[in-house]
Amino acid sequence: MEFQKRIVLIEDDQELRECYKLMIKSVDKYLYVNSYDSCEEAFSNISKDRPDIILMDIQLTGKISGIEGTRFIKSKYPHIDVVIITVYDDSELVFEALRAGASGYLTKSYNYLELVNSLDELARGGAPMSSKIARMVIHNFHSNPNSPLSEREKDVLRLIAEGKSYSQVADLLFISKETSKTHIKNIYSKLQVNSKSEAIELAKSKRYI
Amino acid sequence: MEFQKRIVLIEDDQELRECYKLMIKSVDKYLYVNSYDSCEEAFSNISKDRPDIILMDIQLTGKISGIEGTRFIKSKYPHIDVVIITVYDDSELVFEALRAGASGYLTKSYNYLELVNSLDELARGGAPMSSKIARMVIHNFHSNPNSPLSEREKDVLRLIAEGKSYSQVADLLFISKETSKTHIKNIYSKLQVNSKSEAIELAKSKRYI
DNA sequence: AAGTATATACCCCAAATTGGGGGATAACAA
DNA sequence: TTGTTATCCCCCAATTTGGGGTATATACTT
Repeated sequence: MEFQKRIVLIEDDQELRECYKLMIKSVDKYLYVNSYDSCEEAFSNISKDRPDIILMDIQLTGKISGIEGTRFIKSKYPHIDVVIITVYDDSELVFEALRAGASGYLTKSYNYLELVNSLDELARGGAPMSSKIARMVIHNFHSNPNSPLSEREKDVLRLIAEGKSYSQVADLLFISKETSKTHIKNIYSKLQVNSKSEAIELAKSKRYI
Repeated sequence: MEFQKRIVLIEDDQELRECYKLMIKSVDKYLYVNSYDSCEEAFSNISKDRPDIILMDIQLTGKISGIEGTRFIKSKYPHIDVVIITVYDDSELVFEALRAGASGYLTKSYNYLELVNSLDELARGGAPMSSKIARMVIHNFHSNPNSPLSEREKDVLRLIAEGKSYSQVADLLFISKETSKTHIKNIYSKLQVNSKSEAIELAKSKRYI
């Protein structure tokens, strides 16, 4: 049937693969096409398989990780939706996967309804995520309320983090270049660093800005 | 009942307010506390109302916008979950609201199940979002496939955008300082800019990196 | 009243960075 | 063969950076 969404699985756990296969096969609007142990195998069959959706494990035994695989797929076939399935919910992994182009991020589950709902949400143009992942993604936008920096210092550091120079910061905040320098000196001493990039790195990792 | 989540509404549409009020009142685990036309009013009663959740309209008639209101609430009462309800899904508004500290973002609907599901998801530690919003948030992580920059140039520019200097970029990419300079010169000529901050601004706005 | 934090501004100085100019090699693709 | 990419080198002037000071005014806390 033409309207069916073609699904390919990249997952090296035999049991989970069978499980997903059965779930997908039981729904008319999705077509189970194939499954592979590794990205390498999947990629060599991609033109034949013509998937609309790839369900991708993030930790694979092959040489190419799920994240690298996602990056590759999205660069060559941007129309394919990649949904990550994983047991890990380490924040850096999640964000890397999303940056690599993943359209959704599910924690592994053998629950039939959950998977089908996620595929439906994808079809509606959504981005299926488990609750915990959604929270992490949203948290990524929030800033830390315990920042040692004053509001003005945050203003300055945000601009520095955008690549602005002392004088550009000064112009944008309507203060003198010397004042922006003073702010930066104070930021450095509060954060115990002594360069722009260290300050940005620390402030970003602790979400001070 | 002590386990009930206390909900306050900030919404200036009379009809929608009544509608939400009824929906919340019909579920035992949520307690409708109060509703207000404006952030100003809501804030002056916040100590009395002690909300766990605030449903906040984003376009309000009062002087304080929903986004400013969210920022204020999260700075004073970080434990309160703010969920935005809106008809707008302009991407900048969404991201601003999330950065301001919103825990969820719903497009207005009079659908009972949708609202209750969202509140439940919030209680489970999730971040309720309508499909379209989830897609936008995820898209925010993706990079533009039509970037004129080569992969290596993107690597360089990403590091520059993190505040790294020419020499730091060189060290991190195991190339000489001169090479990183050459890459940057090429980036500038491709993007038609002639400074770090212009390059970062353009590349970010077009999601080249 | 004294102390602390914040925001503003100025001075000096040496070292590093930046942006622009040039040229070069090698690999690979169209 | 021309174009793109990735790598490296030299030169140079202007700007930026980071560190050292000092100073004033406001505001909040104790």
